Amino acid sequence: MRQILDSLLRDALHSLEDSEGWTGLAETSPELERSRDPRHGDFTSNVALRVAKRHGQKPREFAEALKGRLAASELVESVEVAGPGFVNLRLSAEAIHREIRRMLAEGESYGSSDAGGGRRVLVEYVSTNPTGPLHVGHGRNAAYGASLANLLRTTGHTVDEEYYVNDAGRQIDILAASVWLRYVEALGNALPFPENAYQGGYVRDIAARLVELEGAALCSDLGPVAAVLGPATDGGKESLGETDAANADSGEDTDERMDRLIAAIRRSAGEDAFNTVLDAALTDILADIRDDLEAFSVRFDHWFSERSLTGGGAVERALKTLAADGHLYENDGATWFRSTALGDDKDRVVVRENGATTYLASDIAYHLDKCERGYDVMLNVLGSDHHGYLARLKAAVEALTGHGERLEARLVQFVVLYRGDVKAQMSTRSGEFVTLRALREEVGNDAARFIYVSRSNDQHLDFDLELAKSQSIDNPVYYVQYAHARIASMLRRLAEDGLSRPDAASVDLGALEQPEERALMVALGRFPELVRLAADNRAPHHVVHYVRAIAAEFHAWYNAQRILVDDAAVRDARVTLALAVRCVIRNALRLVGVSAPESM
RNA sequence: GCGCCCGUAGCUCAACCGGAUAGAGCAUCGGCCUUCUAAGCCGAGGGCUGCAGGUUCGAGUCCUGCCGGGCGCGCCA
Repeated sequence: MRQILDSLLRDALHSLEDSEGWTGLAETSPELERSRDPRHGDFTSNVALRVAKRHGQKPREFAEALKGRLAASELVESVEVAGPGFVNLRLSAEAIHREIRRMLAEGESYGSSDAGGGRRVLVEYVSTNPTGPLHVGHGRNAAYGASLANLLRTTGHTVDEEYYVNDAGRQIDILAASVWLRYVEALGNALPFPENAYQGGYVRDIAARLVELEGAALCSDLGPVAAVLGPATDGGKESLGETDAANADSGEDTDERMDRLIAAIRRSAGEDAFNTVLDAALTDILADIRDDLEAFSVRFDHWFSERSLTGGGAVERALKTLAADGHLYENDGATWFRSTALGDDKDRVVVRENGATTYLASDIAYHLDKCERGYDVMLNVLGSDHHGYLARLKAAVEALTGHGERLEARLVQFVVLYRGDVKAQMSTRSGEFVTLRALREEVGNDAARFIYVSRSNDQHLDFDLELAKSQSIDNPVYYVQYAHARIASMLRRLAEDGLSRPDAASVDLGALEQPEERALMVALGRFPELVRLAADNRAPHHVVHYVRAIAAEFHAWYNAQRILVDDAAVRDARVTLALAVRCVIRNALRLVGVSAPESM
């Protein structure tokens, strides 16, 4: 429908161009928008305001001339020039009814399009370090990324969803060390547990499983480890040994000591034992993450391992590629990526003085791999705290392929949990954070996903647990789901009464004469445009706001008009409208991963 | 200090490429259930869109400068 109106307008502009000798009209995009105010018709165009002056015309005069050139169409009931020079179109009943019939004919696919032309998009999201369970912040990233992938797929993109597993590097070593210490502890050897090790209870769980599987096999001479940790503290705050408070507060010092701890464990337990611990930890945590996401209706096509890059020579190859084009140089014993030449504010180390490659080096290799897989768009969904990292990554993609623009990042702002008015504190370090799993169990998957994407991704999100949990008017999810359930219930009643559903293809919708019915039908017909808008803007929250508005219009209508009336013509028309509402609500909720229940 | 994001009703947020009188929910107040689910509906009040300039037919939206908040600025990941 939108396209037909667009071309009507464009034809009229062409016609004006020919008859008046005004050039450049066809190049102006037609600027057809949905009217906000029903008094301004259903669609409105501001072309006259934009171009009239250029041709020495007053906007209203131009608008009148344009109106005169608009070809008659069975889709348009009236054309009006209004205000400073807007051209307002009002849809005909035929146009509206046709769209309703289309909804019912297309069903699940109503709203989808081939706008993306099959372009290949890789959406990388969540990608948290597998050093612990997902928390509520990751949940937002997951909900946003999954909804975005749905939107892109629905608008004709070929989408892959990918989780980059940072299963290499220092954080993972710290995790392994943490588990090993808990393992040793479980075997009855109390050693001090450093503050900058992973404190969460899941570390003990993994250690306990290791004890079951391996017995004491992973534990040998504790001497060197104990030497690094210092004497066990009795009760109270556990801390790094041999240090006073001032030393413990110095980041470099504790970091260095952690490195010595890891080295000591590797030596005393042996490389094999250390790797067994590390693998067990990764396996457990990844299984938990995968299970958690699965239950949240978030499924990835690929789980891409960082270790597969570092172990397979991909990092060396990527660096060689950069070096070949002169993007690398040596300084202070390290190898640097000249990212400043490509927009970054400082150059970045890719190979450290000690010969180890950096996280960035892995990420460069990872993105080279993405590029080689031939994606048109690499869409990375990141926590807002990673924004400082983007410039160097963009520089890397540009250096590798000359197509830095293919990397597109979307930042998801933080989530602040509230319980009523009380802020629920989360801290990864202390292990006291709220997990996604706990959140899901408390408020349910539907409420969680709905609320997560109800705000623009670059807006901080206040997530009120009480609100999400409440089975009441307060909860926006139920409001929408309730509309769907009411329709389902009405349909059951229809069947119980032995009445058949109207045939969508032939039903006469002329009985829908109320202004609210017309408004509801027009709003439903906007769904395909809404889906495109949300996909183009990477803004799934539009879907949430839209479907809420549809639910509101439906509830109002439902309260004002009885659907199952005796008059068969009226009843058929109303049932058809209800079916159309059901179709759009279902499709919209599916996009954001929320169920559409038959009853509540 | 530099960089990115954000300041809209008492609270939480919308506002499609810059459009016409800035909209919802919550909270407050007043109404509606012998009829399809009251997890619903109808109505009322509530605004200098942080401040000051600029751009133009038109600015919550774009530009500049302030003020306020969040985050980031490792040979960490």
